[in-house]
Amino acid sequence: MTVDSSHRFDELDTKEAILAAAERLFAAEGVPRASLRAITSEAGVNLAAVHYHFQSKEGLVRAVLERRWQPLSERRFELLERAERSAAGAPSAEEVVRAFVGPPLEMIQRERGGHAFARFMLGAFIDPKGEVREMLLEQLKETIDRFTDALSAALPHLPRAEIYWRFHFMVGVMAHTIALGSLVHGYSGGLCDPHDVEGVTQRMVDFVVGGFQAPSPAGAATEPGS
Amino acid sequence: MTVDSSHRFDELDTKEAILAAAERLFAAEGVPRASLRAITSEAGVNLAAVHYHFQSKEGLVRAVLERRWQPLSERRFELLERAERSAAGAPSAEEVVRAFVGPPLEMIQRERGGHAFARFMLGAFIDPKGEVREMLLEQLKETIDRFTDALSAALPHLPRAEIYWRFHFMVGVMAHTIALGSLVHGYSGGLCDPHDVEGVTQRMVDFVVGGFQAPSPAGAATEPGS
DNA sequence: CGCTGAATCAAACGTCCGTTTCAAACATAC
DNA sequence: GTATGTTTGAAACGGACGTTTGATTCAGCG
Repeated sequence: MTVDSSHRFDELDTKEAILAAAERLFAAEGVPRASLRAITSEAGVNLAAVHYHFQSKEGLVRAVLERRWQPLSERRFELLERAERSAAGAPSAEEVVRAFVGPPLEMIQRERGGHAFARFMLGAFIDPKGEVREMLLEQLKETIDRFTDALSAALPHLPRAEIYWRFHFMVGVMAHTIALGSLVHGYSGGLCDPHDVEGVTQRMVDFVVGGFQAPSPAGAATEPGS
Repeated sequence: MTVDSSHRFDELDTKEAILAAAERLFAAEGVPRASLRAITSEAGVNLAAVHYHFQSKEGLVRAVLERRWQPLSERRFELLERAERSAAGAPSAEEVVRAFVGPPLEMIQRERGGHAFARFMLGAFIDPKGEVREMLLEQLKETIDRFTDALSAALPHLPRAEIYWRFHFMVGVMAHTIALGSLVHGYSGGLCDPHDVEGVTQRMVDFVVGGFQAPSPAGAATEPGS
């Protein structure tokens, strides 16, 4: 019996219940196999509520991804800006790389079933008919710009095209590790522990920084024109 | 055993037609959206032929992947062994890395729609319910063993666990590049050309070798500072 | 020829899915 | 209280899917 927020509270409750159940089932079963009936059943809401709140199944997929993507991007920017403030001049490549690869690893450690969710998110990028991918790429654009700029400042000798390629490689390392990192334990014979998030982060950062610091292929001899 | 194989020719013909159509449609539409009706229609064969030759849709997926995976592995081993023969002692990390990341890039250049197929194959790894993944991992085991051994020989100062982690990172770079490399052209503003296979290969090799040559984190030769 | 087994075919089966519909419940504003 | 707009509920719709079935074709062979 409070102010106008009572019905909104219900709305958010239903919406959130759907989002939570959808996230879990999308990750565990894959989007095509996770039926709206299973999702609404697990959420304890009516089947039609999905179309009321999200218009369609794809709208639900989009909402689930957006909900996780936003904090991830914000956390990245936060770490990057912190490094930029604390550093005299530009932050080092290592700091920039850590600001990029750290947050996803934090996320999969914090959330239960994080690996499964990471696979689900990577799947959204891979899906050839993914209209959701467009949205993610749109949101990724700002991240790409900010981080390639920072990397360019940290590695001024690298041509811009090299920065983009190596940024792409870094994304590959990150995505593959959060999505399939748990496999390493198996095929290393138990030698590697994917649950040691700090250790994995450090290893990723070392590897990627090493890659960024590799000599430029076309050689320093030729100067990029324009 | 008769030498004559006329009926076998027909069988292979139908089988091959299904495999080719399935490969194309799986890559273009994604496995769940590629219906057996669409596949058999494109192949010009009867719907029931799929179950006759492959038992189920999943059997077809498995067969399509297996057909591409095998030559890929063989090509990798061929390049690795060539490097091992030509080198005095062990081949360098660069040669080993090139033997690993080169063949997939050759493949997507050679085949039409190679990028789409690479996405499809990566999707098979990501699929949380993928029983096909088990098969691929099984086949990957030998590749992992051979290449981690070779990398260990090229980089004897690295602990074995580091080798596994960095191998995993290399797989990430490779997978992400063959599956989503075409995106780089877009977000680099046309600066990067993903169709320049040799250039991309060289860049990947440089990056990955740089990563492998990074100092070991907890190792004896730790870098000063923090 | 007639038999045999593999291969193809058209047709159907049963199921599950995303979506829609429309009425009931609900809180709010007057 | 009545009117209004929002949210939930039960039930159904129409279609697409993987799979199965049983007949049919055809080659090889004694």
